[in-house]
Amino acid sequence: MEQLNKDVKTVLIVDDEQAIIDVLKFNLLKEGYRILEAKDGLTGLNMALEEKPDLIMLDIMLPKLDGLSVCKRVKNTYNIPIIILTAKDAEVDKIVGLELGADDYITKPFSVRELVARVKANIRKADITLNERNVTTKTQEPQKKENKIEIGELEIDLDKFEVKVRGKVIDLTLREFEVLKFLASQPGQVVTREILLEKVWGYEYYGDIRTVDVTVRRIREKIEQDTSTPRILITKRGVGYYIATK
Amino acid sequence: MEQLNKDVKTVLIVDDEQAIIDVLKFNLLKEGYRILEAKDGLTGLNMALEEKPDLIMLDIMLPKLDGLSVCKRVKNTYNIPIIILTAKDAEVDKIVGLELGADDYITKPFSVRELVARVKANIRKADITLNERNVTTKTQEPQKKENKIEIGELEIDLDKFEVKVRGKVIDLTLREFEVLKFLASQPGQVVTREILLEKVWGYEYYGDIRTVDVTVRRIREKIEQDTSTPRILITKRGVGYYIATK
DNA sequence: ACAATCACAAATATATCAATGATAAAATAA
DNA sequence: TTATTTTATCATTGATATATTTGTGATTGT
Repeated sequence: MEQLNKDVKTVLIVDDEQAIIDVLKFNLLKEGYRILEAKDGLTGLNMALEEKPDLIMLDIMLPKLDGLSVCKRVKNTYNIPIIILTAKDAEVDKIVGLELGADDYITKPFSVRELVARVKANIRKADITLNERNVTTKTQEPQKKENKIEIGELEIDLDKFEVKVRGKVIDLTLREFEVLKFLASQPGQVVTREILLEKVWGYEYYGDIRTVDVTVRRIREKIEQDTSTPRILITKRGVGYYIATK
Repeated sequence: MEQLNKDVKTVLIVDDEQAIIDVLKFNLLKEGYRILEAKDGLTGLNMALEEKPDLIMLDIMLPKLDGLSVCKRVKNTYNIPIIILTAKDAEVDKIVGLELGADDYITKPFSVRELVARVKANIRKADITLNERNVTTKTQEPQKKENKIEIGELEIDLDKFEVKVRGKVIDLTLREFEVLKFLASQPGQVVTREILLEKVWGYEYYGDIRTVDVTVRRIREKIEQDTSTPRILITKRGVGYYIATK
């Protein structure tokens, strides 16, 4: 019972916010991990290559060298499990699309409980399937092969970042696409502007709430036949917006 | 046993009503806490970041910067326990939906006893799981169960903010929806106009009690077959209203 | 080109009041 | 006592003024 796993696992945290590092560090130390930390991408990359930690927690937004590049280069050399930290839900798709071998994603603000669990899970998995590249699986849910959302005459191809209405390809900007996608991923569910701002613009965004309205209008101009009586992207007055089911 | 916790805990109260601050202050001082106070969101935020209190009591409706933004920004940097004060029950759902990491909610008017208990509990919890983000709402399982209330021929979809009667979708305004929802959440229970005003309109609302009647009427016009003999939303003369069971 | 913000108009919801209608309680007569 | 009428109370309804929310064009910044 006493000497179970004497080898201490090392976790490298790469984040430019000291507060985040502190929280992660405190909790992972408590769990018995050794912690390395870096505040920019370049330092992080070097540390990763030199120290070969058992897991890396990697923020996307980093000075000097962005998280995605770090991820790619590390995975290029070692198969160290990497958990990506990101502020925007919408960003996750982009990362997935890039297939750069991240093993897991956590969106801020995160629960530490969940995070610690994920760290453990990923280290365990790496131990078992040692050196086997479990790249595509991720810890994500059984990501459906079919990367498409279809609701009535609306069709969203998540891989191609392409939207079709009544068979016709619609050209949306990224922001517009993300809003539409978020709404369409839960048709019928009314979503407040606040939630949209948090999920699409990111939880660190504190801009004008009307920004959502304007973006919605632009989407409507492109997908609705009659802007004044929308049939797809509907307003729930006093609450927010939703995508009509059927 | 003797030297338990000598360090004095600090509580920051952010509320624009002096009366509320006074009550909270008095009672928490009595319990041995140090009190900081702010009357608007901006001051509150700055105080929180500078003083790092052990707990924050935060009103939603605030001048300059609303409570939700303050909550978000504070949690962004420190994991200080935050108790949200809100006047409307209906508002709690919205807050929960936002997942902004508040630790607890209390609806006004609150009992001082309960409030003090909650303050203690939250500070204690923070001490134990120091720095752990116990975001109760965040660890949400994917897709909770059907968010629906069904009573006889009445059907309320809480996600879609949609009401069906005899299978037909009824278009209610937000206020109407909230009243119906409140009544339907406890079918058969007679609810006074006063309680409805407090729970739906908010305890700070001092308008005409007849407002409830009018809202009820409008609901009836939409859901009852014969307005003059309601079968769903029933009047208990001299008391209030209730939803007929079955 | 895209995104954000602002200000104002338009649409819609809400509160309030006064009049009317319904019901229960009280008073009165049989 | 019981039945009938009166009175007081409470609820419903319609009309309307007020308030809020949303849509939209213009403007600016990136």
